[in-house]
Amino acid sequence: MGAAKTGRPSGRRQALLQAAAEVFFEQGFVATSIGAIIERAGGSKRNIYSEFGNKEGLFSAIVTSTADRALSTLAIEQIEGRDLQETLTAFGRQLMAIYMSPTLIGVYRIAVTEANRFPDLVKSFYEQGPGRAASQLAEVLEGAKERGEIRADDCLRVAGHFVGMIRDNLHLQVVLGLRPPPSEQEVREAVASAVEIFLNGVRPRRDK
Amino acid sequence: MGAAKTGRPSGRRQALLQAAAEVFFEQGFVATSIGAIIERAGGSKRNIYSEFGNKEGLFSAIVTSTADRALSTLAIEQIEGRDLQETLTAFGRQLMAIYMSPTLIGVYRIAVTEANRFPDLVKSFYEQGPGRAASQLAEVLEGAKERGEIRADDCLRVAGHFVGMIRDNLHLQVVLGLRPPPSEQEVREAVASAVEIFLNGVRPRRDK
DNA sequence: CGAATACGGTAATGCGCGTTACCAGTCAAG
DNA sequence: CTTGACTGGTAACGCGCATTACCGTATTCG
Repeated sequence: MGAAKTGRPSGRRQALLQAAAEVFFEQGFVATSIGAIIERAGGSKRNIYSEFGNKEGLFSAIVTSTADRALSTLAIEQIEGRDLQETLTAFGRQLMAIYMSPTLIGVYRIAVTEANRFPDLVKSFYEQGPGRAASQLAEVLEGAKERGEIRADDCLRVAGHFVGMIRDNLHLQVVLGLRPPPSEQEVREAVASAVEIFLNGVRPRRDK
Repeated sequence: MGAAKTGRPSGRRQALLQAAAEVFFEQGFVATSIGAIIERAGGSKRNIYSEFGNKEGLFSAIVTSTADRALSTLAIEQIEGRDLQETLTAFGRQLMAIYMSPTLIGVYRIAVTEANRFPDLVKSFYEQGPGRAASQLAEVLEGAKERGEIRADDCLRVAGHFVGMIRDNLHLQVVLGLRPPPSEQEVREAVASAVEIFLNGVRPRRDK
């Protein structure tokens, strides 16, 4: 039955992680059976237990490694430099691309679902993902504020508004499986619209 | 152990729905056991099966009834009337209150979790909740646009941006159990900030 | 070439769940 | 007061799962 040949242990581990991620993200922690993972990955249950200890260990390994990999590309420093509009546009597109990727949709689902069961995982996911995005953006905004380009009381709050605008109902629809992830074109349009409103919204107004 | 007295069958039904909602929303569909619901509601398993057929029936009944009740208060018509800022502020607060209520947080969690298992439930939840909020707001914006109060290409998209701003990272944090729902005060501040940016953002600009 | 060892697979175990068969108590009708 | 049906509870059933004990096999070292 086994299509996969037994090879180096590290290859095995990767295949296991890959298969487990798929099943966990689709079905959730409780509904996922070790058997289903093995069916997809090949090999034997025994392997999972010697590699990860138990179901929770496997789950934690998956979530952290997947989230780390997906979120590591989230860095505003590499983008900043030109004017604020370009920075926001590029950052918005990057944010959108990450949020809408099937991988992060899966992580997001699992985080919402298992928030009670794995509070530590969820906390670190938030801090490395949405939380970090907001605080990175807040720093950029702080700079712009000091330069007088924008007007804002609380930059962190305002940054939150921006990432909220980017997420929009789009993210929710994708998470709920009501529509496929947006195309490049749709991303560009949505981000452009959000950036325009946001920028106008925070630009200093003369009449006041 | 049982705190609830056995009474009329309709009271029984309500108690069952109440208890089931609590457990389902906290644990998810798969992890919730009929036994746990009975433990909380009193009575016997038999009761659930004669009243709702099976676990899925109970679940569907809960989700639809809870969502209906929580979302029925979402009506922009009763608010509209004065100027746009007041309308947006009131609508934003209402939205925030509904989104952050423990009840809707529970429904939201379950919707995200069980999107694959119950696509129809999820679809109707979205359409009655976030979807309806956006389209209602879009109509209001359409009116304002015709009156020349705002400038917008696609009102539905822009409405989506507004509700996204309102949800912010706050909603995510609450859903993930990382912080308690915001106080009245916090709601007011967040909404005020979002409305200000949004309104400035969509107001017609002279220089262009 | 042979034996020891470690790894991977199969099958067993114990548990918890959804669901249902069966039984006791209760209320109404005659 | 008796008897019938019906509502609600207890306990059993079958199943599927996480976890583990046990065994074959391949690999490596002498």
